[in-house]
Amino acid sequence: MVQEPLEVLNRYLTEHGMKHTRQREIIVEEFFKSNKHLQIEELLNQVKKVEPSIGYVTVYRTLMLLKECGLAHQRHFGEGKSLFEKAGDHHDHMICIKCGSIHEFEDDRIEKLQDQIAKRINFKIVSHRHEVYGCCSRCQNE
Amino acid sequence: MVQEPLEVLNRYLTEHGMKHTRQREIIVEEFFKSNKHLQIEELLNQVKKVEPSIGYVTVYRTLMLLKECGLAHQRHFGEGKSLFEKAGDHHDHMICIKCGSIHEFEDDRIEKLQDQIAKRINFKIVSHRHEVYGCCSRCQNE
DNA sequence: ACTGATTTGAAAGTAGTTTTCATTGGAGAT
DNA sequence: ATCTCCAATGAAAACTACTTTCAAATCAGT
Ligand SMILES: [Mn+2]
Ligand SMILES: [Mn+2]
Ligand SMILES: [Zn+2]
Ligand SMILES: [Zn+2]
Repeated sequence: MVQEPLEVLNRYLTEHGMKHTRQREIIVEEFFKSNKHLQIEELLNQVKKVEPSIGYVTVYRTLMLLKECGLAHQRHFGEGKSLFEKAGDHHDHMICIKCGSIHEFEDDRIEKLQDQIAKRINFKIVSHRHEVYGCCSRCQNE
Repeated sequence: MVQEPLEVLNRYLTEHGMKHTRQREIIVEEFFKSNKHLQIEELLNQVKKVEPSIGYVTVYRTLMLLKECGLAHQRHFGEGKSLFEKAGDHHDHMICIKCGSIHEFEDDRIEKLQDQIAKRINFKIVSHRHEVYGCCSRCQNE
């Protein structure tokens, strides 16, 4: 049975002597409401619609917290701002260099080949990033 | 027949009304002398042994120049400083998160699978990065 | 050597975080 | 309900890794 994100977070908070706050509640709710890859500032804008006094730093810190308890992933596509997405099944990304759209993919055959190569040099894989940059279907027709 | 890096560079310089300078000569020579993935500051240190008056910015600009003429690649592993390596056959990387050592690999089967996935969504690939992070053989025994 | 554009190096500027610190606020104890 | 204390917050400052600016120095064609 899968744990609800909020349960995981609440357990993490109590186990670490951390507090429940209105800000965290709003930020986490807005984050999980969206299904996109979000910049900190994008999430901040969402959050400010609910509570305008919340600042960038609190959103930033809450995302770090979600990362720490494994509920979010931080991605660094290209060279600009990083993006956050909720954790879920593993996948990699194809990123359109024209419009920025992101297409997720996953392929067990690639992951297996990757494991084989690692095993050959006795390398213990902890994580990987496989990012493909190019031009999406929509951006090719214009 | 393969072009010598220096020929390629010199042609690029004259074709773009750029000049041949002692600094560029030293920096390029030191860069191609090494076979590693180098930080700007590492290359700067090498260069300063030959000519201490050369500054960071000139090394930086020369590396940008080498990138522009396709003689070097810039890599962004992890989140820190970027690394530069001379251009050559395409390959991807396994990076040890303990000691920082880098193992290059290439696998046509992975590249083919990647092409297939792209074709399926009509995505035109321009470039990709496939980086595997983990623990190298040496760092596991200690 | 003269000339005019290019290069150089120090310093300043930028982007995207990340840390600091004074103040506010949550929650268990009284 | 109030106390108390430690954690959380937000504004501002600091930080990192570049990137640009600008005045002085260099290069290379007359
Ligand atoms: Mn994703
Ligand atoms: Mn390499
Ligand atoms: Zn696109
Ligand atoms: Zn290692």
